[in-house]
Amino acid sequence: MKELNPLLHSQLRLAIISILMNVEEADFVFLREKTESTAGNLSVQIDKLSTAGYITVEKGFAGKKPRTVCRITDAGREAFEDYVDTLRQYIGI
Amino acid sequence: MKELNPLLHSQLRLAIISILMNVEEADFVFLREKTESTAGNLSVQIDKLSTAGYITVEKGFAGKKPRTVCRITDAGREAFEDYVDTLRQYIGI
DNA sequence: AAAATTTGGTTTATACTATAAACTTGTTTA
DNA sequence: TAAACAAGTTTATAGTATAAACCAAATTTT
Repeated sequence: MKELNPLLHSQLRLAIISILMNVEEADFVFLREKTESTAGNLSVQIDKLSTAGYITVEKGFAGKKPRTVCRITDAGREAFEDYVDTLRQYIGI
Repeated sequence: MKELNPLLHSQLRLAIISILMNVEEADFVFLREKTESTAGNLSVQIDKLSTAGYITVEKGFAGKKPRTVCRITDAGREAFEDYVDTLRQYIGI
């Protein structure tokens, strides 16, 4: 039984990556609302995904408000697909 | 986004339950070999699943050797199916 | 225009979890 | 009969997820 990538096997990080698999980009506020997570938790998990090279994080401004935009990378896409494949082996779907 | 049952969202416990979904019963040694886990870890996780009512644990003997047999319960089956459904919502398969 | 509130985050403290190391009890083997 | 082995369990530790507390800037209220 192959290991389930621990970086993705976490509720919030899996939610983030899943969302980013389906959109060009998503900002912090959108992710927070969609995942119903706290800002602190989201911030930490975004950091981990970014450090792993699974997403890129761009800090800028929308008018005068800060705006953090996330995008999935090729490595992230690949890791996600790998994770899903492994998961299938576990749950048999 | 629905919560992923934390009791099942754990590599080893998910492996145990997945195996038990596909066999009538499985003993401790079989589970340890199939999951390639340490006995300590397996023992702890079996306990948690049993306490949650997701599996039954029967301690007996095979000849003179102790033998612990696990089976999934209806509640376990239901929780697993629920978990998989929720997972689908995350990863979109 | 000063004070209070809101927005968009980050840092840090805490509680929980997974995991393996160490231990126990009984059995087989040399 | 002592050493090694088998089948687990208990416990210590390291890692993880999470939220509370914090910060800076902008906006709103009084």
